[in-house]
Amino acid sequence: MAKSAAPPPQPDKKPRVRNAKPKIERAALKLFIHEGVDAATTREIADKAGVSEGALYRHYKGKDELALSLFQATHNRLSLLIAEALTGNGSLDVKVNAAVTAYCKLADEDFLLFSFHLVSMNRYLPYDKRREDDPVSVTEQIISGLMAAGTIPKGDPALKAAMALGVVMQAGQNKIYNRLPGPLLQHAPALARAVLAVLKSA
Amino acid sequence: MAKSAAPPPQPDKKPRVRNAKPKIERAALKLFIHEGVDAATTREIADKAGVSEGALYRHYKGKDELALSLFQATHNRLSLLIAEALTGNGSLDVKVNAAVTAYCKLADEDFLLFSFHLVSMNRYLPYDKRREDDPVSVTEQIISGLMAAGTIPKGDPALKAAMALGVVMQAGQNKIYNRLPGPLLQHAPALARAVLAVLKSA
DNA sequence: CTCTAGTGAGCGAATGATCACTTGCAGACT
DNA sequence: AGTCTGCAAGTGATCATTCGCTCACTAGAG
Repeated sequence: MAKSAAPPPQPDKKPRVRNAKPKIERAALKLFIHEGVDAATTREIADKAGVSEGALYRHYKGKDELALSLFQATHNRLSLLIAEALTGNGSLDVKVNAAVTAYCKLADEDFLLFSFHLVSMNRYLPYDKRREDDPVSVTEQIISGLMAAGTIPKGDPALKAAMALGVVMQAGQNKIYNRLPGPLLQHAPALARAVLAVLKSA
Repeated sequence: MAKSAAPPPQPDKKPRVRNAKPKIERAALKLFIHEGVDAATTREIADKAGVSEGALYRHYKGKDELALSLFQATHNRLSLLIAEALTGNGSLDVKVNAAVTAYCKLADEDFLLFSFHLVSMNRYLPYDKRREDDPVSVTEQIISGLMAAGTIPKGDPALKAAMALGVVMQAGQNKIYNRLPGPLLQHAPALARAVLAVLKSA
């Protein structure tokens, strides 16, 4: 039906968007995960966010900084959670359960942010080589300690860390591919048992 | 300074390149791995291969087809190796050792090709969802069989498959990052023990 | 001579980023 | 209360650049 009344000079001025930053971040996450950071264009991100392209540059220096910032949001939090769960003096079983549970909760809490972290490890982890507090190095150091203390069989700490992390990370990947239904947390006990089995394997 | 001598008509004619295809493939692999498929440009690939850009299109329809072809070279071979190692009727220990060893040998045999496969699983695996013979589905089916036969504890086959594959794949990732020195094959026994521990974990 | 395979300048399209302009809230002043 | 004003935030047309790809040409092996 036609517009019944003559429109005033500005009949329906599109209201300016408020709070563009979180909209941009959610849209960017979805596109980064499903197309990759390079393939996702700033225009696509802005469109999906319902925001102008320029708004992105009001909050980030550029697309790369946006992506890196989203990655590090999870990465820094994860380092803290892992270190927190694994240090202190409980039994190994309790610690591993705590670490795996914390990881699963982080994933379920904001699955988009978590997914982006997991699928873009390859891109951003190499930048992280010098840090001592990234999740991989933290795990490796703790495993070294366990080997030295005789809690687990001796061996290459880097290999053990890779295998133990692989158990959990690959489960996360499969959840992203929809091969695992439901929250990741429900698999935490099985994951923890598997990690312990790896750690204790000769 | 000006050119002192008049250049002769063809002072040193650059000889035309022979066998461009393998040169392109090796150059592309290196760039795809270290920059990503999207970030690597056809010009970079041609330069690194010491070949003209047009040569790429003599052998591949485009950059994407080149990348997919390199991925599938490993992917198809891997499906065969895994299925071959895990079917038949030996003990579980023997089968897992065979599969892990085959994987490590494949990696060591052409580490560039292997690395590209591992780092680009995220990009190309989703295209593979319908196939029954991809490594992930093959593993999952075999685990289902083992659970049904009571050889390993019952549980979610998708989760078990993810965890078992994660052990091996994450070790491969760490080798790419140079966290694991030497050939991957030397870690095959430890990897197989860890995979078995995961499979048998309650 | 023929035909395969390599060449590289150049094209159209797409992209990341810019910037002059606009909006509208917050807080100051009357 | 009214209104003035400074400023953080959003807009989108526009720009320079880069990219994947094409194609007319040709070296050179058989």
